[in-house]
Amino acid sequence: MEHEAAAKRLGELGNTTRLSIFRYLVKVGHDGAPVGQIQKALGIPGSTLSHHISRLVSVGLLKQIRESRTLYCVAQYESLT
Amino acid sequence: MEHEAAAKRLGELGNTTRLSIFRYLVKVGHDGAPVGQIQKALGIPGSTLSHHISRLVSVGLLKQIRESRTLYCVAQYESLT
DNA sequence: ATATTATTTCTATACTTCTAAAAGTATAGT
DNA sequence: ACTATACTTTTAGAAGTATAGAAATAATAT
Repeated sequence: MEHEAAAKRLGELGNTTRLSIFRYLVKVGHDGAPVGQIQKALGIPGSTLSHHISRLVSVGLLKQIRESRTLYCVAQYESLT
Repeated sequence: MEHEAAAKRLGELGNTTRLSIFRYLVKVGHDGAPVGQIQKALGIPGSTLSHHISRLVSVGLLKQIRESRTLYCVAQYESLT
């Protein structure tokens, strides 16, 4: 089950848009950034962004924390190690 | 051009079959293995294997060296670093 | 209650990838 | 030239992915 999981994580990062999102969040640091901020920073339409974020979350590369209306996304850097 | 290339390499490893091939070749070491040996070791039909190998080669994860009829595949481990 | 902000889900279109059989190409031995 | 071996290309159906607009939902403020 290790192999499959590793392949999935690598695969998700194989999309330029998702790699941009992940990189941005790594750069931003451990407090993460709201979806809206990522959207502005990278210029990705909301629906598209949401789709990619949910894929990154599904393989454990991102974690999300809600703070009232705002959803913070935090890169789970460790999951690559 | 760095970002795109990195994404491509990661993406190609995001397929379980390809990750198996790459891992097998890393294990085998720097002399690599012929296509036919990979085929037997992993039980992948020739046409399918050839398809995956060509994708790995296209992003620089594998190198091929022909020795008469036999094509040796060698993992380019460094290209991940 | 209503409006506003933040984000997701639905839907559709366009495109890519996976798989493997069948046909093709390349190299070498006889 | 003929045959065998090693591998690739073509082809096509099935499955998956990307993109983005529109509608929906969630949380809060007024």
